[in-house]
Amino acid sequence: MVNQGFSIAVAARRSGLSQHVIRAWEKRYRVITPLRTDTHRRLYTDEDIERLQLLRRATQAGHSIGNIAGLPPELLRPLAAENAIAPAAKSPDTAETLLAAALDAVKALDSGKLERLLQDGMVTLGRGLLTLRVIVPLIQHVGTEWERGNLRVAHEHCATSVIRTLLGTFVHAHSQTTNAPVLVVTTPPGQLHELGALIAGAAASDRGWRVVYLGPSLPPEEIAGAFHQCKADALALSIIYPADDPGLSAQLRTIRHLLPDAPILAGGTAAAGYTGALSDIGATVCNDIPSIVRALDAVRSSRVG
Amino acid sequence: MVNQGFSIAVAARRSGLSQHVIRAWEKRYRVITPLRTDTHRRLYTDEDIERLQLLRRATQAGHSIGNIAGLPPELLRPLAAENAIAPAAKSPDTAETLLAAALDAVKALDSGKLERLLQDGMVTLGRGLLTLRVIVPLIQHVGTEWERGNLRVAHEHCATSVIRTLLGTFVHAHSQTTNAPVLVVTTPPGQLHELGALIAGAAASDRGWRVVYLGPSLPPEEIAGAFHQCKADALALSIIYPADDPGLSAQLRTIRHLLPDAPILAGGTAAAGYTGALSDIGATVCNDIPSIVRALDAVRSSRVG
DNA sequence: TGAATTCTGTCAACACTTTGTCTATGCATC
DNA sequence: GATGCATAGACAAAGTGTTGACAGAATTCA
Repeated sequence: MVNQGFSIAVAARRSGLSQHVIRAWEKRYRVITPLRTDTHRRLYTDEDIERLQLLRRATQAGHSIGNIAGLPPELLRPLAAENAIAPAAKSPDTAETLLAAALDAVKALDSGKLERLLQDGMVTLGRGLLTLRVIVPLIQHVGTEWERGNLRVAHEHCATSVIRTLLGTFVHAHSQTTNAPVLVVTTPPGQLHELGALIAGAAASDRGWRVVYLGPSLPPEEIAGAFHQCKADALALSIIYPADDPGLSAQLRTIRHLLPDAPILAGGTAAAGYTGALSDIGATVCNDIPSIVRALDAVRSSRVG
Repeated sequence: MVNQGFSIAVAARRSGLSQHVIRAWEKRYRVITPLRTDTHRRLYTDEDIERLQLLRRATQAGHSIGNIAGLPPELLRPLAAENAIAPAAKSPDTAETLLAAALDAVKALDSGKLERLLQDGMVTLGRGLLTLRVIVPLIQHVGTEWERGNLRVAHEHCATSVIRTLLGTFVHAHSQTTNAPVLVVTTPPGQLHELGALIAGAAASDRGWRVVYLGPSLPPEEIAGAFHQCKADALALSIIYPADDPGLSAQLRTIRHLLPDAPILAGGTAAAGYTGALSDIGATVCNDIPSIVRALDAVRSSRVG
């Protein structure tokens, strides 16, 4: 991919470093030597920016820049990945300010700004933390503010659509391994809210699953058909609203009937309203992202072959 | 050979740049050298205007005009299509083969592959062509195949969700210009399909509009409230299914009542079912993307200030 | 252990570049 | 004559590069 190069401002924004730091690292450690324009302006390629990102994560994981500055990307990558395991102490501050800014954007109906904020947050926090500390709280905040009458339906719609897009990009963001387990993600009929399903799909993708995302409100026969066609290893259902659909329990039992042996994960704020049916069909109820991850790991480790 | 060309006013409107900027770019970077009339007036061809569009998009993707001004279109296109994270380039596909491959991916319920195919297509074709030649036909194909019973609901859901995500990334892909006109995009109550609205939003964003996307099925009061809060210049409504909602005509009239002066664009396959109400409220009916663009240009050029 | 040194992020100042926008004047078009 | 376009010049705001410096933290050394 031919690339003419980005300014230091873009490099800073995309890598999560300040311009100061980028220049200092260049001068002191020759971290990178960007091309220059005729007038001495730095021009960064995508690879440069990725390298800066890796270096930032590695330093955040505790490595000193002086020691790792010269490392090639393939050695840098594992160091940077350590950060994903140990939750950074830095996150509360940035996450909270980001959340506040995002809420302001929602109130202003500024979907473009909201999207930019969340994109930036993805650089600083990473997908996982952003979802956990910003996106999920944002959804909740918007929901409660809406119930209190402080926000209108339009604001909720605005926020939902931006988050929908962002989460959608998470679901297939990871290159799949050849032998990855397959997870079918959807919501039962009548469940129109898909954000929970997308979060589950993103988490599964993050854990190395191949995710087949089928959107909201899918009939049992369709779910079963898709499950079989994909030779899926598990099924994830999100149940958010309504919490008292009398037909839903029957639908859940139908799903189980059609898929007698499939591991079923059920999550969402309204899952508690259907505990009877869910325990009947032997579904694993997940109330948060970590429990989803645990359930996925359990399924994978018990997988035959 | 007719030597017809477009005036700088047309070029400005169609490219989303101001006349000042076009002249400045020409003078400073020789971005283009339009033909002239006998009396020195600039005459722009379609290719010129497309080039200006590409340059505008590329600059808004973070590249500085000074660096990319001399690039040929084939190098410019990928820069303009940037903003998405997945690079993963493959052999360049024509729209037709890409469409066929996408359909296969849908049939195989391989949402990951579908997403990758469309991402690649974005690099080779650019956003506009991808939408026109691949995404819209794909939606139509999936729809007809579904009606014929060759595809199941699950396949349709799968395709829709991937397309939903991709189109969502288009809507705010261009950071707005300072004085950009504002378009509110949504669908009337009961209209749950949002793909048409997203396409309209993407087209508007591509034309330099600031888009406030509010998702599907929004009540008239909410639409009006959002319109006022955003100080919007126009409203776009997508009407796809159902085509015979008796209440929808009344809803449309309510919208007009609440927004007496707002330019309203209406589009979607089912818009024909409500021609009465739509002409009553003085909405501009758009049946395809070019007509949307024309309507947007008309609103913009008639805008006060 | 305590002091010196190094490491590292941050900042300020100043000059220069980039870029969008604007004004003034004259010609062209209708 | 009103409006639109062309040219030239100018301007201001934002962005950038370089140098040099400073302070807290980590490390080393006496």
